[in-house]
Amino acid sequence: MSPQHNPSKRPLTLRDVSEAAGVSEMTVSRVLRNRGDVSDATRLKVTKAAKMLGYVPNKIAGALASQRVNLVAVIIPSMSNMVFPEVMTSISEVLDETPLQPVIGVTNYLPEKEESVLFEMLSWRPSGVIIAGLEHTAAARAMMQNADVPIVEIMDLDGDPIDAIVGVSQRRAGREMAEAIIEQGYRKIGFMGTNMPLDHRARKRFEGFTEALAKAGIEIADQEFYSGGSALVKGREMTEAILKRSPDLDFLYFSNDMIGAGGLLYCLANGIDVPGQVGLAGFNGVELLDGLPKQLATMDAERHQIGRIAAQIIAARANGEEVEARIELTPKLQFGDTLKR
Amino acid sequence: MSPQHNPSKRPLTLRDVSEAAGVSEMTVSRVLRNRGDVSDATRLKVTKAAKMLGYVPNKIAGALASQRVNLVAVIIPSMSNMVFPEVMTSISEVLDETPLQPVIGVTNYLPEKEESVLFEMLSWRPSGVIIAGLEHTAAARAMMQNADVPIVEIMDLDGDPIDAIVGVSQRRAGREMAEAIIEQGYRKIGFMGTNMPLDHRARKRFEGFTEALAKAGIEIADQEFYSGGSALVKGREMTEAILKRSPDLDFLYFSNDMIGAGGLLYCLANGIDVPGQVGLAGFNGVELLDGLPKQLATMDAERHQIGRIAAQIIAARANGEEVEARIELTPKLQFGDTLKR
DNA sequence: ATGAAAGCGCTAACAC
DNA sequence: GTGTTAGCGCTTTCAT
Repeated sequence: MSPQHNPSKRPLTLRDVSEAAGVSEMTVSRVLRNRGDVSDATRLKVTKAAKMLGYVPNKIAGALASQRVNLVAVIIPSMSNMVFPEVMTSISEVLDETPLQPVIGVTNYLPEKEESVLFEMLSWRPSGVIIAGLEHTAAARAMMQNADVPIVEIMDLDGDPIDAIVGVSQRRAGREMAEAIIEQGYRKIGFMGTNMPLDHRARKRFEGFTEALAKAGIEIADQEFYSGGSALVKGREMTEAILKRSPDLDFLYFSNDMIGAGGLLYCLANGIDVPGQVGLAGFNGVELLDGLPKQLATMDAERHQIGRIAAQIIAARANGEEVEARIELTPKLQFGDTLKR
Repeated sequence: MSPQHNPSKRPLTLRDVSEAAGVSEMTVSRVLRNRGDVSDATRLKVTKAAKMLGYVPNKIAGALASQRVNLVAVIIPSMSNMVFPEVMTSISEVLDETPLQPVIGVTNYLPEKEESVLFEMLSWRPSGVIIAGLEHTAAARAMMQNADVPIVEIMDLDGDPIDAIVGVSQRRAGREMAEAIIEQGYRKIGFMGTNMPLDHRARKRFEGFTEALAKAGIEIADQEFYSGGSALVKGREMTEAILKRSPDLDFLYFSNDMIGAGGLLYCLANGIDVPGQVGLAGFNGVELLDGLPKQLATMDAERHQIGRIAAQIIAARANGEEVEARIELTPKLQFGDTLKR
């Protein structure tokens, strides 16, 4: 039976269903939540009445009464960077198997925005929080500490977690990339990245990278930073600029795959031998780029795993289970076609 | 002053703040919401107490009491298709200027999932709904009709809206692309697209496209469909397959830019003259692809405008303003470098 | 400028 | 198996 148009425009309540079905509100509530024993006869009466009226329960009232909210706050810096939609997809997949529902907040990499988004979300008393990164304002940390819900910080691993944490060590990722590059004999290394002091993960990768170079007695030979605009275009432009300025570079490390792809396309278009004359590498392992003329060397940031595990931790905790609080994932180096081996 | 760790783990209530500040709960409530007249002295006392305790208001109780919820439900088919994160970004930008907050639900292109997500979201009594597409289950339509909140259907324009609608006519987009292609003298036209019967917008573009071809006495000469996997790779593979099978094709129309880019890369790698020997076009105008060796011809789906306007409609309605209910945007043809002119 | 009382629409806990 | 009662933590309304 298809629901009728509600003429009164007054939102329907349990009471309306209760009257239509001729049973108490409590019984209606039980039927609608599949709780407790209800005879098949009443169950049928109630579901029929509810459907006929087009009743939509009021979760606000339900949540207030039961002190239970099936929402999980997910706080990410951006939607434009494909990495985060991908993490979201994995989180959704896992939560789809549970009664939990993700609610997304976006911070634009701004700590104060993060703080306000967090405040807003915590005021809905969610069953858990998944938040990108380890750097938060003092107030944000305090809120999460006091909230008494599972908090999972994701993506990064270098720092002090509030509660649970799942991610890859960004420093280590940078370090391992540097080591691989050195091992292949590259020595004159250029770096390109975002000009975002607030992207802590990019910063840590860079630090790990230079640190490992230093250990081998090597310094970054040249660098370029960008902000805004199409990453592919910026990658091209920066690569052109850096190679014109420092034609003797034999390797270019890009802080993300999109600018790396731009650099790769520039090299190919200009007859530069990759990886013979110049080697290239990015970071993230975005699937989006499979299918380029050459496969860019990169490091998989394991974001699907991260999303999945973070969601599992929240789900487990919501069921009162104890779970390990620190999950370190290992970023895997992919040589692709742009890094000799 | 930095908030203290809450030792009791009992969530703080207005009452706690009220006691700490030595004023009534009502006064605390007024201060925290900036409503009504409160003396500067009490205001200070209250804000101080609230901050010291680390009080986070309970919006659930607030919403129940005030019958007002500042959430806007946004329902989209997918996060993997960059189009939707982009729409989201624009929606967020606009809502950031208001007290409203977007809440995202993902349907994976499944009508039943859409129905359940919608039900879930409506049960939180949001201030508005933004939902992609015009095709919904009967129950979903009924829910939206009865919900008595502004509903904005976005992206598409070909069909019967429930309430407000903002988008581009997908049929027209397909038609206009076909007309442009014919006008440039192309006659042997191949089509490539997703194998998704539930992607109604792709389907309508295809219908518009073939319809316009038919009017010129032309039929699709060959076609390929794909599902899943990296769109760039699929674009390459399909292009290779279709050109091997039908080497006399002089134009390839791709139902989205990503597979179009794959096709473009294939042609370039195989010495096919674009757009001389074969012309190419996609759909969406994704910025992501600026920076390819050649700019793919495409049609901007205006998704930033769509997101912005949809959010503005919700915001206006939430303020009790009347606003126009049907906004048709015009997809703009971009010739790029892959369509003769 | 501040406070007291009533109640938003549900569910927990207990009765029958 | 079903009903009754008492709140959940706020805001609305009205009083002072």
